[in-house]
Amino acid sequence: MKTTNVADEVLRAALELFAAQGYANTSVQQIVKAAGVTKGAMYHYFTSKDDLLFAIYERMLSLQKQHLDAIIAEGGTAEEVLRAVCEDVVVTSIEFLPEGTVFFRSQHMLTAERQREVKRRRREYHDRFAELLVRGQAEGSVRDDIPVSVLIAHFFSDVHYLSHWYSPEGPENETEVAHQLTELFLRSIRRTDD
Amino acid sequence: MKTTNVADEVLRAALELFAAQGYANTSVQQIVKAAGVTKGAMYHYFTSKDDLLFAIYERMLSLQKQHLDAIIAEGGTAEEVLRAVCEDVVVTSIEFLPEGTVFFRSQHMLTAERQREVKRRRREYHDRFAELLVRGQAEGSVRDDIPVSVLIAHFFSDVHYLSHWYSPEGPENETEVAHQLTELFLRSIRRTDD
DNA sequence: GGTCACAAACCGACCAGACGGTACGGAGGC
DNA sequence: GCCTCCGTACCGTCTGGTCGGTTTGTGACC
Repeated sequence: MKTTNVADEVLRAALELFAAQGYANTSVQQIVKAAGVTKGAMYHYFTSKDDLLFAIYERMLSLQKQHLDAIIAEGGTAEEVLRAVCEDVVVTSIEFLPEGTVFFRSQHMLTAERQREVKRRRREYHDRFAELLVRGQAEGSVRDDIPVSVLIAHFFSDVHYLSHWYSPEGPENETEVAHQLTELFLRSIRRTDD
Repeated sequence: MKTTNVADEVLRAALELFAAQGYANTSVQQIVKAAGVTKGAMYHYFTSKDDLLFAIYERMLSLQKQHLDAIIAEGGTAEEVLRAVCEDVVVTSIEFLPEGTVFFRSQHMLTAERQREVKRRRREYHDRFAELLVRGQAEGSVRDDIPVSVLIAHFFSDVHYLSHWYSPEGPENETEVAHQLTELFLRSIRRTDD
């Protein structure tokens, strides 16, 4: 299958350029040149520049949801599942750091319709995560003096911010950071009997 | 002074449009039209479109630094100062939510030189905050089993993420959210003797 | 296995228009 | 008469996207 090669190569180049210099500062000329294909070939597989961005989002969203579902399916107490989810999402986010950079930076460059689609998909993830927190509250391991919506934001903020500070050349590797951020998050949301 | 009126009106309109539809999707024409001035007037006060963005950043950076310095100057234990800083920065960030949206979303649209300037200024803020954490460790109130750089990232992530989820129409007002996020952050970094 | 028809894949010159920025001139104070 | 402030018309450039045409792959039929 040569067809996938062209499309894949274009996506790879687009991701790299979007992450390095932003969506708006990257022309399709640059992308096709970096991918080693022509404009005609690209527009044979993608309907627009915006379509490239959405394809990157699509991959990321599917991956995240897939991981979350798999971990929840393994079962366990809410606290155990929360820990596993948290560690996994940090490691995964570091592994896909360029995707994350583009994802969080360029969402507003999508068409309104596709922004809605992305929001819907992320909402699914949110809701599953919220269920976990509520279950944790019922089990007595998660504090209930702070709204769940705030706890969720507190969690996603760490994930979101990774692409702004984490460097593979830094002192900590991804597993260490995952443990540390998970520890910080779980400690903050744990119920204590004061 | 009419001169400030024109410049201020342009900045106000630019901020509103950048926050609503992004820097790249906003044309100079739109800005001057929304500000009720002409292009000639705008280019009399600003050298480029990029200059508008930087002016917004400049205001934000000055404000943040000024608040931080004032709070540190009041004195107190590291934990007390950290609490005050944390609550203030959340309230301030909510108060300047459009600025924050633009700030975190469009940094990569600045020229390389100005990006460096912004980085330098934020580094100043980072360093002051790091000093507080180190002092907290020395005083025994802040845990030292997790690198300070990770604690800092954990803090800034919440601030950063506010513009992605907080809505003035939501159930919580800014003071409540500030208390809640501060509580979560301080709990997570507090030293415990386990 | 040669030929032919047809579709999918691909090429690259070209376009319409939008954009940031400029040139130049006038108005009005000092 | 000069300088700041500002209006307007205009320009060069660059961009996303298109379109007619060519190449390549595929399968059917003799």
